[in-house]
Amino acid sequence: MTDRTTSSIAPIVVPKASDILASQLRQMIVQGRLGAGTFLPTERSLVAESGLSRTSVRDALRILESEGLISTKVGRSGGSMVTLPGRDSVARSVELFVRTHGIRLESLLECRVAVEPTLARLAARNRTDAALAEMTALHERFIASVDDVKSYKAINLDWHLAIARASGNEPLIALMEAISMPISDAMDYQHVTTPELRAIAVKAHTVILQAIAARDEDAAFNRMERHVAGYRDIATPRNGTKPARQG
Amino acid sequence: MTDRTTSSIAPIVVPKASDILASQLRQMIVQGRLGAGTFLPTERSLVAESGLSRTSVRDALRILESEGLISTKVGRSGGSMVTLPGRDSVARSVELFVRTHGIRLESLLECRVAVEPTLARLAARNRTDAALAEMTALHERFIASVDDVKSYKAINLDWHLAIARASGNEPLIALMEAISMPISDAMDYQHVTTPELRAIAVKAHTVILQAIAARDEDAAFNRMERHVAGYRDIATPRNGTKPARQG
DNA sequence: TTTAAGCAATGGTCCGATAAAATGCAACGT
DNA sequence: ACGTTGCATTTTATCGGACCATTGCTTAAA
Repeated sequence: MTDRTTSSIAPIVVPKASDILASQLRQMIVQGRLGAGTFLPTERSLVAESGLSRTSVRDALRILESEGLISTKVGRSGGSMVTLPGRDSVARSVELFVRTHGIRLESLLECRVAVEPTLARLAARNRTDAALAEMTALHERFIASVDDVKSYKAINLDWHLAIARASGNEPLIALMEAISMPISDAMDYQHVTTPELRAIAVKAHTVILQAIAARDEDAAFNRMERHVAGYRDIATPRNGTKPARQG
Repeated sequence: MTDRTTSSIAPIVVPKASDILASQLRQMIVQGRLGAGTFLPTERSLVAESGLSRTSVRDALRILESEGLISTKVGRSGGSMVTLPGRDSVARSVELFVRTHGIRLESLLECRVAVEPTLARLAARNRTDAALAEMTALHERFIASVDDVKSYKAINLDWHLAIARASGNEPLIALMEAISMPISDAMDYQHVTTPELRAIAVKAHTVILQAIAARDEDAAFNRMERHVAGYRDIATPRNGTKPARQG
């Protein structure tokens, strides 16, 4: 190695053309300069404006599409319409994370215990009459389905999500929607839905719903906490603590 | 409108070729048949195997890349390597959601109040000595920076995230990392970092850290709850409840 | 042995063309 | 007047080929 003068040039990263275009469009969307429902220019227009090839333009659009920021349709008056990413987008991302990392059921249930009591409290605070009616209807179907495990589980899921949605807290709703499906899937491998536990769950739901109906925030919080903590302790019992009785 | 026989044909969706390929590859990854670190076939190999054009193959790879499932490098011995999506991937998704929907600071702080006490409890339970040392070091820098608002905020953020990481609960860590940055950004528009409040925060952090060091789960939970609930009440005071004193 | 030049493999980018889908419009028949 | 059908138009989807840029390996030269 001969001695050379060492220049102080930092490593230069060459971003991809499609990434640059995607970043610019993304920024315009999050800043609100491209509101939901408005259409991006056509691919060929973007080619003309950006000076890039159609390949790069399309790569950028694919990125935005998989981020849930646009939705592309073909045909006349088609194109790429701005569509704000919904909670399902967050849920997909979390689900990928959970599944690829093999997150244990224990962690997911701990997560739920952290979140759902607050959701119940906020639901008691913010619920509308329509939301209450929906929860009540689900609860009645829940009671009726106590003998059919399959629909029992589905309705149970829906009821918890209905409470979450009634809370009005979008980030927490998204988290709850994100972890509900993995929890439900993982629960299939456990046998935590005995007839006795199902009866207990029905009672727990009843008192929680009463608290939410009465707008009793503390009661909703506490009863929901006992409910989900009970599930956690049954599914993943910890050392030294007996599974608490649910209800 | 003349009467016709109504056929029971459901709407037919024509999936895109790239979506199909992306789904297949995604499934192979989440099922573990393509472990992290392994390489996908080269683009040209995928073209040969799938019978699709290189455009479609590349579209599929772009989708997987933006999902954080692969990372593509150019050059000889380059290609698309399987990389499991990290918490940053979830954080990006949540951040997009929060920013595009204009989620209010109130909701984010409520979210934090729901999550951080549990994180403190789990940190008290699961912390390693190394994690405690990191938190303590950050705390000392926190105390020293009480007069420099900029570094104060940065260190504050890091300290909270350090506690989250010490909890060992990956989903909750991801959520915390996801909402921390938006909260910090939104806080800039509020004036909630007066010198007095900073001094109070230092005291709060001190007692929380003591509880975590002593592995006192309940104390960690309660003190963290008072701390973050105090922030919430100061930043977004609700009707009828005075902002609680922090500490 | 060391260095530099050349080669090979791979993704990045570009171009042009055709296929497929969706919409609007006009012609047609009733 | 009405509804239906077919055609034209616009747009994305897909294809095929070519060349460029980057990277790592190999080989030849000093």
